[in-house]
Amino acid sequence: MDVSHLLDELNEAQREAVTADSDHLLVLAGAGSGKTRVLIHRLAWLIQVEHASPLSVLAVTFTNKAAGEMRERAGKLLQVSTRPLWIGTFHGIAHRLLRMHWKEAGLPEEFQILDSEDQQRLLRRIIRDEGMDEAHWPARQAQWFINARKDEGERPQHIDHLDHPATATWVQVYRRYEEYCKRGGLVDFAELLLRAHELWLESPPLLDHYRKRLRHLLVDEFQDTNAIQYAWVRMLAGDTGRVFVVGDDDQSIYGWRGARVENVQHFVRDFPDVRTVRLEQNYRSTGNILQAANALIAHNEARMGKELWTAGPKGAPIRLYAAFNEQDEARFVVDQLRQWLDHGRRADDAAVLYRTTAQSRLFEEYLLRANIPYRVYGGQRFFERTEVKDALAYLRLLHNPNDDAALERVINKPTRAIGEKTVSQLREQARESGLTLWQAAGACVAQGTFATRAGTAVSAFIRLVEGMRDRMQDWALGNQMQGVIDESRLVDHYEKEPRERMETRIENLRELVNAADAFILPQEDADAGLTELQSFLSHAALEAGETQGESWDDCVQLMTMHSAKGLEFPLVFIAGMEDGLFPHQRSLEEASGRLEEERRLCYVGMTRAREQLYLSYAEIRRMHGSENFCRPSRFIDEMPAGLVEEIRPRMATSRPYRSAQPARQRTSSNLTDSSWPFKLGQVVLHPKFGEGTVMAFEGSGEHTRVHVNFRDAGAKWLVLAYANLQAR
DNA sequence: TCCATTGACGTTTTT
DNA sequence: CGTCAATGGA
Repeated sequence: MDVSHLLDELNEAQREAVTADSDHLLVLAGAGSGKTRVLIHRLAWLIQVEHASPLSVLAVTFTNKAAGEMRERAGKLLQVSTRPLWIGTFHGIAHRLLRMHWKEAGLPEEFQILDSEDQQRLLRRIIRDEGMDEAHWPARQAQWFINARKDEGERPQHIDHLDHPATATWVQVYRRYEEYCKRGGLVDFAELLLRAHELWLESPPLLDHYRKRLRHLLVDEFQDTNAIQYAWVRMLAGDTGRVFVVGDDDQSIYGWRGARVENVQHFVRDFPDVRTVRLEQNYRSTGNILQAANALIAHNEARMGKELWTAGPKGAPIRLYAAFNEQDEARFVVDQLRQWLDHGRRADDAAVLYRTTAQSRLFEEYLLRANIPYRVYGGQRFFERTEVKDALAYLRLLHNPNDDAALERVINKPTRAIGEKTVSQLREQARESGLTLWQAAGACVAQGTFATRAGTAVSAFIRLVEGMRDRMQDWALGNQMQGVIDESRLVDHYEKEPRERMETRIENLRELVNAADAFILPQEDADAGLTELQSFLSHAALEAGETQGESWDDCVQLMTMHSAKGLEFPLVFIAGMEDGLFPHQRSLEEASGRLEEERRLCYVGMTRAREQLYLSYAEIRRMHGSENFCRPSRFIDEMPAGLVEEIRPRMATSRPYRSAQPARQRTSSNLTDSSWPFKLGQVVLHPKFGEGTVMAFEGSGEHTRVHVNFRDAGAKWLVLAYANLQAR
């Protein structure tokens, strides 16, 4: 068979990985080394050359985006339908297994997925019900505790907590939470994985079946797997499965949410005869960028070891801008972006990366002012919006009225005279008799527990839900969605909000109906026995949708370095390179390992850049309302000085708190212009505003404008010709 | 029941 | 400083 299409475009290491005949393979794939390509070509190799059945292949990723991309690229390469292939996220595949084997997994057929917001609400509820002080026992922390335990594969009974009163309390909450979930048929994200693992643990025939069927396992981003995911893969592989994992220990940035880099080392230890292939040739960045990134990451100790190289040019040096403050930093970045655009380059080829989400604000402000289109990654997703979740909650009630999370969300939305008092009576009743809220509502009405008014209101609500359910049973999904929105009179609830807010909400509800209308039951969900409604609800939870619905043509990309993983841009800015911000203070204070993860994050950020990388830091940053003097990030010092060019002359005034550092090469190349009478950083005197520092120039000749940061009057743009500035 | 003021808090995020 | 959630008065 002609296999040239699978191998032609690959380098030697990639080829070795794709064609390896060993059972288990670890591919250590550096940033930009063609990791996804290798995974997909391997998949195609298994099917086309080794004649593995498509039904015997399972490929797992972490995000829906990666899974979708993999399926698409596999389809192109294979030129056949990818339908029989199991390609999906860990959660998606676990979900599918649980749907198919709900009985064996001990779940009700109509179980629902609890997203993290629902989970937190439910936990807050439980903590209150237990009479605990929410200030001491925040729901957020309970959520963290429970998810972390589940990620480790632990149920309450597995947790040793006798010595720790706090742990004992959280275990108690964990227990109560499990009861609630069981009664309502609710499954949170971590539970999907844990249950899927337990399913095999407890049903050997089932495990055996899947072991025989899924002989070929491929795992992407292996360094991000947590304990339960690793255990799951190991169990499925057994002694017969062949496991091909791709990852990069240097890009492990999710330790804080349970990911275990050690799994990469454990893989070599736990599986027999693992062949390790390193992909070190980089096809993305310039030599300078790679060299600096290599030097940086070399400061980490526990590494598998890898050094990126490129056959391409060295490229421009990395540029470092020492901003006066965070305003100056934003101004600088936006100025550079302006120049980039003026040179005819695309806006969406440029990205501004930062450590914390809060940093986006200033960049947005300056970009807005400069009229440069931008997109901020992250933030609320479509299926996470309040109005969307409200409408879905009604739909969930039709499907399963025992869904306490859904009921509690909408029982008084819009207000129908079921206030806090009535609801807490319901909860009380439910707790005493071990019922769901829906069952308790029925019981209370029957027993006449409520005052007449509340009783009427509650039974009206019951009739509303039952009525909708009976009538809409056979409707098409889109009609059900619309029907639920109409009959619940949900829109009434938003009418009191500001007009603009209300309009977006209504618009989103319309979009939700469209989404329901357009929804087609995927074959694999049908195979797993899901109804259209079940499938739609699961999709809403498992794939919360794009961050925003609008189109994103040609915008500058703003995002955290975490969200940037996997992406690449010709022009990259990493802002806020200051000790305390990046690496973050919290990781400096915390136990060992955290700093190394921050360094990996920096490595990830740097290796996003194809052509040009800018780093910047502010000498003074306003944070939490007060001014902080900042020390440049230690990561800057860890890059070879010769590769980093400081592009701003040092200011005339002394820099506070600037630690002694090796002198760096300094030039002022593109920032000097003979038409500028002042130097950047020079202190000048204005007749009205007083003393200030020159921060930037713009334009030339008569139109030259100068940006001066005045000591008392703040930063201002002035037309040089009229400003009447004096040098000091 | 609703809005407005007050107060606490302040990494990173997918499923 | 800015955000979000909780509280309390009307």
